This record gives sequence, C-alpha cells and structure tokens, in this order.
Amino acid sequence: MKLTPLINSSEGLERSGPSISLIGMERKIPLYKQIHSAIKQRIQSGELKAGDPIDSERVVAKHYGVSLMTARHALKELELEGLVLRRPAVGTLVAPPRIQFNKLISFSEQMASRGLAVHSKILALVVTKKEDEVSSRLSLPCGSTLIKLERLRFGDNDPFAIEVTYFAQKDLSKNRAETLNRRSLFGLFENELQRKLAYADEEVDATAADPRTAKFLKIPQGAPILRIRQILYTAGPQPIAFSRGLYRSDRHSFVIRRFR
Amino acid sequence: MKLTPLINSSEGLERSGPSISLIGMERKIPLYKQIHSAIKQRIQSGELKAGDPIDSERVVAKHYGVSLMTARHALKELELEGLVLRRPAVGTLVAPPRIQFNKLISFSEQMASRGLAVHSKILALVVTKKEDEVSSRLSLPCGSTLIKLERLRFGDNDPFAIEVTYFAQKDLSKNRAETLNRRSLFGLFENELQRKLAYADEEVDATAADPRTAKFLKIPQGAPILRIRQILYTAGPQPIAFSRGLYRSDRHSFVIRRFR
DNA sequence: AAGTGGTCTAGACCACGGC
DNA sequence: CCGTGGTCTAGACCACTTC
Repeated sequence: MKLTPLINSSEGLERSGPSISLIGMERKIPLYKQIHSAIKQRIQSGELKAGDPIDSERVVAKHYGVSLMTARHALKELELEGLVLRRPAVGTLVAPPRIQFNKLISFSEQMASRGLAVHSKILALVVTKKEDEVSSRLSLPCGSTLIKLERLRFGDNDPFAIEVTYFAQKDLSKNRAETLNRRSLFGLFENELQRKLAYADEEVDATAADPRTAKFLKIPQGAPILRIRQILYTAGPQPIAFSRGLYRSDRHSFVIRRFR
Repeated sequence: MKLTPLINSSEGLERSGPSISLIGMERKIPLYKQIHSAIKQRIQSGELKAGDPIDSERVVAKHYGVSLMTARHALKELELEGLVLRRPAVGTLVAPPRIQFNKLISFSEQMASRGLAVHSKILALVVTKKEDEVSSRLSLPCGSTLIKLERLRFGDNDPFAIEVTYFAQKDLSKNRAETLNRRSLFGLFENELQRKLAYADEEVDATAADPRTAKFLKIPQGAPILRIRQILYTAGPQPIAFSRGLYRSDRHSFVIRRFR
C-alpha cells in the first residue's frame, strides 16, 4: 500500500511522484491520518466487526511502509476516537459500537429513532425586530432583525410539541424557512447551508399549558408540560438559533447522563 | 531534574540508583507521566496561570534530560486533558479554566454553588421489601430489602424539593442513613464508604403537585413541578442508588449541554 | 533568523498474555 | 517462547509565527 508522504526524509522510499494515495490524489495529508482513515473505513463499512482484531502496530507499519511510531500514531487516534480498544499483550480490537449520551439530535431524528413518522405544521412565520430577550440569547444587538418560526410538531399524527425558533435573518431567508413544514431544521443548516452544528445548551423546567397550547397539544388546560429552551451553536461562540419548545410530558422524556 | 526511569535503554545516563524522583520514591512511573504530573501541579497550584506559556518541547526535553518524543508525549497528555493549548509556531499555553458541563453534583453542591445554605428534613426512613419497580431499576431481584429515605430539602430555609432515595441495605445501614438530615448522601458514599461515584442516568418530566407535595413545597396544589428520576452508578454496571425528586420549577432549572 | 509544534524514522527494551 | 502494546531514544525536515 502506497501513501502520499508529507515529507521525504528517507532516501530509498519511492513515495513521491505518481503514487497511489488512499484517498484519490490528496497530498499533504499526514501518513498517520491516511492510515487512520483507511482503517476507520474498514471498521465503519462493516468489514471489521466488534471484537475483531486489527492488524498490530508492526503489521500496519510494514503494510504501509512506515515506521512503528507512525503506525502507532494512527492506532492511537483510533483509540482516542473510541473506535478501537488496545490491550497490551493481546492486540488492538474493534470496539463495540458506542452508545452516545447527551447527543444533540433534532426532533425529527428523535422521532425517527422511535419509529414514528414526523411532520410539522407552521403556525407562524414572521420577521420581527422587537424580541430583545431572544436577541440577547443569540448574542445579537437589541433590535436585530430575526425570523420567528412557530411549528406544531407531530409524531404519527399526534401532536407532540409546540416549538418556536428564532434565527438571524442573515443566516436564513424567510422563503427558505417556509419549507420547514416537511424538512428538518438541522438538515437545512447542515446540508443546504453547510453549517456544522457543534452543540446546544438546553434549559428545562415545568410549566402549565395555557389555553392555546392546550388546544394545539390536545391536553387539558393547566396540564403540566415540559418547557425546553435551546441555544444552538456551530463552531465558534456565536449562537445560530434559539428555540423554546413546549412538550407534552406524557409523550416526551428528557434523558441525560451526568458524569462525576 | 532527575526522573526515575522505566527502562534503561541508553548506557551513559545515570538514571538508576538513588535518583531523586518527582513524587517521592516512586518507581515504574513512565517518564512522560512524571513530567506530565510535574507540569500539571504547577498549573493547578496557580504558579502558572491561564494564557501563560509552558516550556516548549525542546526546553522540557533538556530540562528533564529526556528525548523530544517523550517530552512531547507529556505535553500531548496535558492537551488531551484540556489543561493546555498547543499552537504551532507559537507554543504551549495554559488553557483557560474549563467550565464543566453535565457534571454530576449533589443537591448540596448545587445549592452551595449558588451560595445557599442547605439543610434537609427526613420525612421517612424505612426498610422495605415490596418496591419491585425500584428493585428492577437498581438491577436487584424482586423482593430485595431496600432502605427508603424521603427528605424535604431546603435552600436558605425555603423548600426546594422532595426527594426519595432507595439503596440496597447491604450498601448502607439504616442508622447511617439517619445522619442524612445534615450530611450529603454523596459525601457519605464518597468519603465514609469510599465508593467512587462515576455517573448517573437522569430522566426528567413534568407533573402536577399532589396535595401532600404542594403542602411541603408551599406551592398551589396542581402546580407544575419538575420530576427527576436518577439512577446513580459507581464504577461497574451495578447501580448504587435510585432517587426520585420533585422540584419546584420556579426555583430549579435543569441545564445541560448536548454535543452533535 | 530563530523558535515552535507537527510529522517521521529506525531502531531499542520492557511487562505481560497466550500458546 | 513469541507477539503484543507501552515506553523511549536521538536524531530529522516541514510549515508557520514572531521578531
């Protein structure tokens, strides 16, 4: 297996010129990352399954024609990613699939994971300037122009939640937002706008359903509901969206794992 | 600075014999870990503050008389711990103090961090055998003997929550539990019983205050409250305690960060 | 130009698990 | 006994920032 080298410190290795790289003709990718990617792909493609032994450091080194430290570096990265377990005197094994905790997923993804069909009804979609509390949560100056989107969200045709989402108009045009009755907001950000979501801060409390909420969610007025406020971030300190959701507490459970 | 070597591959280095180790007379601690600990201590003691530059790889290597790779390894570990930021062509800098998210802290610790004085009133403390739902949550056989502790919890003399906690009788005697009106449950586990808490799974929903709860929490009957069920784990798969808390939603906010 | 972290080499010895 | 990961050496070149 040939790699595209980052440097050419040794003389005998014929690594420059028209070499066959692992990922097309990419250069400047460190050797250890190329090896890392190659093995990662073999794991994720299902070729290697949980518990299977990976090639040892020495085998990897010989296979790709790199030094032991470089092969080691690649395997170390896999271990840090949690894809692999390394056990002295035994070898490197494919790790069992991780259960991810506290993962940021959209309403659509949550429903899908429970096998429910999702759809949304847009209750309101307006441009507003006078939501200063929201502006401050989005780290924007008071009086900023915001798009406000209110949706009633269904799982298998039962109402689950009312969600109000705000974003800066520069991030999202109003007519883009109009498609959100059938599209996921996360999908819009990640796929169409190419904005990589990083994390969200969420605050949960309990409140009572007001008449309008009760009507939409088909629950008695005054019934306890879960209120979740969420600030969504991409990489960097600038939030991209703020949302406030009212969830039927009989349908929605909020689960997290905390570590000591 | 002399270190206690793990191996003695080079000949000239006088590392064996009566060397001065970083941490007393410890042996078998890898060089990179000793260096790592030494620098860590300098950061945590306050000698090095956020933004301060750390010795470069080359300086560390010379200082401790190790190779570049070993010094590098030590600094890499610091980076993985989040104590340090490494920037190419600039140097290694002490990272700003991390804000920890989703950290498992006790009610007492939460209150203390908000500057409130805590105390608890024990409402019930009984030995029970017929809580099969709880037993199953604790991964114990049905009919197991459990201790049930119900406490009303105050912050600055205002009632904040009602908490019911169950644990196996083998883990905690009843008279030990009697001290929990003034002690922290976490403190009891961690300090007296030397059980290291690892994580907790929590489930949150909203419910309405029943008459008894309303009276204790001094809120109207039927008011929305936050219900948090928590399963507490030490290392290993066996849970150590289960608790169910009812929190005044006007006093308690539940905050987490989720990552994509 | 000097210094930094990032990558890489071609070896080495150690402790330990499985055969 | 052999192979494994873990540790370690004594160098090297690169891209980059700072002065």
